[in-house]
Parts: sequence; C-alpha cells; structure tokens
Amino acid sequence: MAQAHDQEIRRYHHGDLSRALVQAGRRILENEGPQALSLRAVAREAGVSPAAPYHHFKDKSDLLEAIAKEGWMELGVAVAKARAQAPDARAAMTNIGVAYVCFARDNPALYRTMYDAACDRATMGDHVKEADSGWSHVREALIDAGADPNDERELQLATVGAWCAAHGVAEMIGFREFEPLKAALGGEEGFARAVLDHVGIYARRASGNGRD
Amino acid sequence: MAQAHDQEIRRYHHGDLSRALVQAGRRILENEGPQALSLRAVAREAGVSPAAPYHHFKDKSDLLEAIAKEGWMELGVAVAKARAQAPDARAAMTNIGVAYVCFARDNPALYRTMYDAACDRATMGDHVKEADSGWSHVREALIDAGADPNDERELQLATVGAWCAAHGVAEMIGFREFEPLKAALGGEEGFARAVLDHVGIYARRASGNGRD
DNA sequence: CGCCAATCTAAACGGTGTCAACATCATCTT
DNA sequence: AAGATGATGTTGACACCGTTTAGATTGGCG
Repeated sequence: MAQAHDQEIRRYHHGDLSRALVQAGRRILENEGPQALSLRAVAREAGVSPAAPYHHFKDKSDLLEAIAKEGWMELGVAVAKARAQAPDARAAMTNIGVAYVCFARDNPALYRTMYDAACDRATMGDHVKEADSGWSHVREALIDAGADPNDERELQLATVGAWCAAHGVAEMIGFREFEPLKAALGGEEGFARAVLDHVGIYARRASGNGRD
Repeated sequence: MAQAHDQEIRRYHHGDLSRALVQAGRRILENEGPQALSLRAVAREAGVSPAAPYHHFKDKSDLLEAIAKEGWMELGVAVAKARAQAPDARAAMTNIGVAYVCFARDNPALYRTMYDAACDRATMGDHVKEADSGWSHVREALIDAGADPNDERELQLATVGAWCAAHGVAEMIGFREFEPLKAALGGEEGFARAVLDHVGIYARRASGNGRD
C-alpha cells in the first residue's frame, strides 16, 4: 500500500509520472520530514526505479522546485479565500496574515521546502508571483484598506513588511518557548493574530494605529 | 593551504580538534555554501580522517549545533553593541533590529544553519537564550523605550513580534526582487531600517506610532 | 618506565545523487 | 499494417556521504 495506486496494473510506462513523483514527494514530506525526502525514496514511493525521475526533472532540486511551486499555489488560494471572507478591508489584511501562518503551521515541511526553493534562486518571484501566492493580494488589500495607490514606495514597503512579518511568525510559531503565550492568546491562531496585529501589518495612513 | 594551519607540524593528536572542526565548518559554510558542508568535507578541511570528528561530536547535527551556537553568540555581541551605541531608547530597538538583519546578510549560510539548528529541536531557547543572542536585549530595550514592565503579556508579545519581524527581514533581504526598493532606500541597511520601522518593532504604549 | 584512556586511522556498510547503456512502448509515417 | 523514432522506464555503475567497528598512536598518570 505504500507505493502503487491501489491495485492498478503496473505498466512499463507510468502514464503521468511527474505528477505522481510530486505527490509522492509531498507524502514523504509530511509523513517523514524533509530529511527523508531523497530522490530515491520518492522513486520508491512512486513504485519506479531510482533513475526514472531524471526523465522528468533534471535534478533533485528541480523536483523540489515543482513540489514548492505546488505549495505556493495552494498557499495562494488559502490567502485568497481568507481575504474574500473578511468583513472589512482591515480585517482582510489580518486574515491574509493568519492564513499564511496557519498554512505554514499545517504544512511545516512543505513550507520549509517552499522557502528553500525560493532561497536557492535568491528570488521568490518565479514561484511566489507566478503562482500568485498572495503577493498581489497583500498589495490590493493594502490599497483597499486605504493605502495611497500612488505612493509606490510606501506600498512596496508595506507589502514587504507584511510579508516579512508573516514569514517570521510562520517559522517561529512552532517553537516551544511560545507555548504559554500561545495558550494565553487562545491557541496558535490567536497567537498569530496577536503578533501580526501588534507588529503593524497595515499601511501607515490606513491603520487606526492604535489598539481596537 | 586548504587544510593544515600554515606549516605547523601535523601530530597524530591534533591538540584542539573540536575547535578546529567548528572553524573548518564555518570556512566551508561561507566559501561553498550549506550544501557543501558534509562531515567528511569538514574533516578533510581540518586535515583529519573522516571518522575523527566522532570523538568530539556524536553526530553531524551535533557539530552543526556547535557551529550554530558560535553564531548565536556572535549575533548576541553584535546586538549588544548596536544597542549600546544607540542615542536613545527608541533608536536602540531599531539598531538592534538592523544589527540582527545585517548579521544575517553578512553570514547568510551561517544564519541559515543557526536557524535550522533551532528548528530541529523546535526550540530556539537552548541556543538563543543561553547565548543571550539578543532576546534579553530586546526585552530590556522595550522597557527602556517605555513598555510597561508589569504587563508581561504585552512585553512578550512585543518581543516575539520584534523577533519575528527581524527574522523575516533577515531571510528576505537577499531576494533580488527587492533590489529597486533597496536602492531607493539607501542600500540594504536602509531597507532593513525602513521595513523594521514600518512594521512596528516597538512597544505599543511607547511608540510615537507615526513616523519618527 | 608501564599502563590507560583519549584520540586518531583504516576499512567497511548501506544510503544517496547522478549518469550511461540498454529495454520497452506509443505514435507517426509510409 | 510495418517499421522507424523518440519518449519513457530499467540496470548497473561511480563517487560521495554518514556512521560504525577494530586497531594504531599518543599524552599523561601511577
């Protein structure tokens, strides 16, 4: 049950191996962690020889990038949904941040892989922007919340700031040091909301700038 | 010239191998990146057999932790210096954040290793707090800047928030997408300062809440 | 000096990324 | 329909890796 798709007959040609490899990789990632994600293990999990992946990905890192891309896409839809469900423009920003952090909390190994892939090319754009992983959502939400659409510098600053804050919280939320604080703030989602709200995720002009 | 310490005569017993291994690891880290940091490579760089490190570290990850610890310590002194040189309490917070980010920018591979080591044990405390890598500095600087020393929750929230923001900026400052923004803000240090200042690194009560 | 524990080496094991050579199959041309 | 062809999969090999075991060397203590 670990490898083949149910009792489907194994033909010499798999049919859609590249997709199967990505899925196998994600399965390993969440079941056994990032250090267990070897190319051979992925091939094994997909029921295929160790060299087969090389007909679909030029590298191990190439496969990782494909996995990461899928992750960025899913993060994008989670962010979009969170934004759409917000009652007002300011809440939209908070919701986006919380959704981002919760995605990372629910898929820690995947998120790590996503981020590493972005770091390797020293550019998040190819994934983050192509997959529309929330970047444009943040930008638009900031404008909705009252940011000046003409002040490009301020807009970029606010977007980068929000992104950095969300990334920081996303990677730190698992630390055990914060257990008491998380408990005091109503669990991890409350923790994320409070930290992101404390640190100003919002545009300068738009935010009430106080508590409320 | 790649391995031994100058023309020092190689004795069977190295003398202070564990230290030499840490230094060799750091050398590899900044010269060839994190993926080149194998235990065998470190041993090679230190001019010693592949099994020698096992008399000083139980694991590869054990060596990585030692390297990380050294990094956290140095980060700690950088943060302390930045805080001490600030003209006033509010500037101290900004200086701390900028120093944190600049350390990560100047030692990206080391910072990554430091962070991974913290993640592995799902606790930053053993390194960050033992090494006093800035955690207590942030806390004290917040109080200096006017945060209520009795409102423990708010204090923790502010500390965590500042830490998350700094970490986020630290890991993103290398992305090429931000080149234009960095240029517009007077280089990477200006970028760091602006993003950290935009995102509120400060305590609620204390901050002017506006720009400067 | 003689012994012991600490330290280092040598050799081996299984696992990994990657490549070259070969096998199989789907499809298109004739 | 027959056969060529390129896409896809397999086998086997290579170098490297982390780690362990057994043995060599050495510094320091009696």
